[in-house]
Amino acid sequence: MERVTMADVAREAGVSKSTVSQYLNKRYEYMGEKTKQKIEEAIETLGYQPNFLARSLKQKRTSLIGIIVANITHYFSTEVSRAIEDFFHQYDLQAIVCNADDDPEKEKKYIEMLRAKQVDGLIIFPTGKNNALYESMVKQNYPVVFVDRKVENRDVYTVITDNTESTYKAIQYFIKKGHQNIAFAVQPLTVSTRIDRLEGYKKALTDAGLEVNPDFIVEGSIAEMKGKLEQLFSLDVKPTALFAANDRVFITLGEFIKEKGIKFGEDLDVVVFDNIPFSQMLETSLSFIIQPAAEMGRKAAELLYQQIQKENQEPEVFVFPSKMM
Amino acid sequence: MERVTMADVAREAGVSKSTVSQYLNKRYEYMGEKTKQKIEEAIETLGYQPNFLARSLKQKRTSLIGIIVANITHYFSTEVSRAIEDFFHQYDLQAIVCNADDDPEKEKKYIEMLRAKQVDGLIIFPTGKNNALYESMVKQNYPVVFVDRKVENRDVYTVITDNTESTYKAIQYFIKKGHQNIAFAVQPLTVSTRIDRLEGYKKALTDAGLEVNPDFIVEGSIAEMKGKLEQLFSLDVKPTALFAANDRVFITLGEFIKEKGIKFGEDLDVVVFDNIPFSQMLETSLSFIIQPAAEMGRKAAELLYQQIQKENQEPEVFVFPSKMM
DNA sequence: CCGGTTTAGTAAATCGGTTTATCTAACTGC
DNA sequence: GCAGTTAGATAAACCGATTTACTAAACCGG
Repeated sequence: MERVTMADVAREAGVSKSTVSQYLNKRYEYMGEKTKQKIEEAIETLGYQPNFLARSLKQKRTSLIGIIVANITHYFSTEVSRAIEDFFHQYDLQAIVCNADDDPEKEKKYIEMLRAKQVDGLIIFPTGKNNALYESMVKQNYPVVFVDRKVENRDVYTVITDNTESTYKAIQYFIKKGHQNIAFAVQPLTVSTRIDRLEGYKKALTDAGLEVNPDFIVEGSIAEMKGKLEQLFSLDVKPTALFAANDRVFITLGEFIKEKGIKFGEDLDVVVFDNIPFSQMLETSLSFIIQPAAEMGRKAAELLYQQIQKENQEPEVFVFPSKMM
Repeated sequence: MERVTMADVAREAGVSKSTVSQYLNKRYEYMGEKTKQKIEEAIETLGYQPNFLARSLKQKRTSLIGIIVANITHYFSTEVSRAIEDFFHQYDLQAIVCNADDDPEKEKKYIEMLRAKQVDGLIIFPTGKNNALYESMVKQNYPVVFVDRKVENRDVYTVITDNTESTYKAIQYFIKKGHQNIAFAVQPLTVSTRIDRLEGYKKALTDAGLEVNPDFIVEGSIAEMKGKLEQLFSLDVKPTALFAANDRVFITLGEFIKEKGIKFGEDLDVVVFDNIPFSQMLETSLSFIIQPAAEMGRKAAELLYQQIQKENQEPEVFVFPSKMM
């Protein structure tokens, strides 16, 4: 693993390091044809491969961007990440994907480490709990885009879906179908998506003249979820429809329902807020609220790229509409 | 974005760069208590954050490893990647995930670029078509592990599943259930997994005294797949069971089947070779061959880590058993 | 043939750290 | 009181590129 450096190439070709550098950067303006050839040959015979680290140090660009997802097992996150990667591929920028596991400590650690590694920008699915850190990045004019969730700080480019509105419509759809007892299952209300979806649920009920029954709102971690569903379905008045606030809730629901012998469509109408792979193969009675993950990823990537290129506009929140299927 | 450097800290604390460096690397052996404190303060007031790039350049370690997956939309790949990330997290190594899209050219580009970025090692789902490149990495003693697919070169650590055996068993299961006309759908036979699975299929049939009917082997790209399925199901003797060689084939099959009104379980028994998220929510009549993705990822990561630490053993191929569900 | 321009190439500084060899002052013991 | 340690800190080289300022030779018109 005796690495070949530019100096070696220069020696082999009988020119200076500077000239080799010019060659590699295709600044041929004042370069003799024979010199060019000599360098080419030297590179070939030595099997030289440039060291991007050294270059990055000098140029203060790494051509690396960081993606910090809240939960990598969430299909939506992978779809967004993929779109981001695709976008940056055309500019020869690579993405590093890190998984914060919805843990603010982990998130902090990753942000700091990616910045220490000098990545050119960051796309974050924020936990929302590191406001001081977010603030400092904005203040330093460091390229950042938030995806999926809003945070308090308004001076950051943000790409989200219309959580409240699409939940509202889904609940409206339940009501139109005649449902009176509609439940809502959600993980702890720590991030904006969950809060917004719950808001849409409540608003839809209220607007339809139905009362919001707190017993029908199941809030808890995935670990607690089954127990709470148990409670929900042992109420005197059982729900006939249920809104699952994301895919992980849905999985738990699926297990629960299988155990209890409850049938989707017949006993219980369900809408899931999330993109699910293979959803076309699932029972047709289920509905899904699909977020335009690819477009959102693309938009986030564009916004980040603009910042990296210093073509900053005013920070803005971009809201994408979801579709119910 | 006026970055604070070590020199600034040194000036602020009234010591030399070297001392600051010692401090940061926790080499306190000969360091006065007051010096330590002064540096600590200086770092605090300036908000200094070290530049890992510079450190990596000198130390020739980036604490970055690369993962090149053949297809990032493949659920199995993301599971493996996640396990790899988890493993390396404990050693403060980050993973860069790149998507080669089963394109040897792209794969080559990524390998070269990741090496240029000086990543400490590579875990690859190989296309199998860049043998010269693989060879050169091995020869240079560069840490590499192959996952999911074998390549010709035997001197590389490789982690795979028992493709042939588990397919064999699945087909045997079909036969025991009484099926005589068993079809096999697969993407082009360009990588070892597909070839090995087909081999298992053929062997199971032959061993059971059934003949291998070439009409029942559907081989083609995802784009062609539907047309070929059409042909398959317009044969005089139609298959009553089908083996889908991976999840992408299965998706296409699902679409096809829905259009035709064929029913899983009743008209057609199906086994899918692959881990599918939410498979527990799909029709119970389907069977899946599940690869132990997490363990495989972990093993691959361990093997890479050993190489990075220069604790090399003899390269070996590790075969994990799959389970049918 | 001479001053100015163009062409081709280079020396040296730089990026921000790590590391090695060295230095000084205080401390030992005899 | 002096050689030998040792604790504490530093100067300078180094990692492998980029980039700026500079030089030397060729060229060119009047």
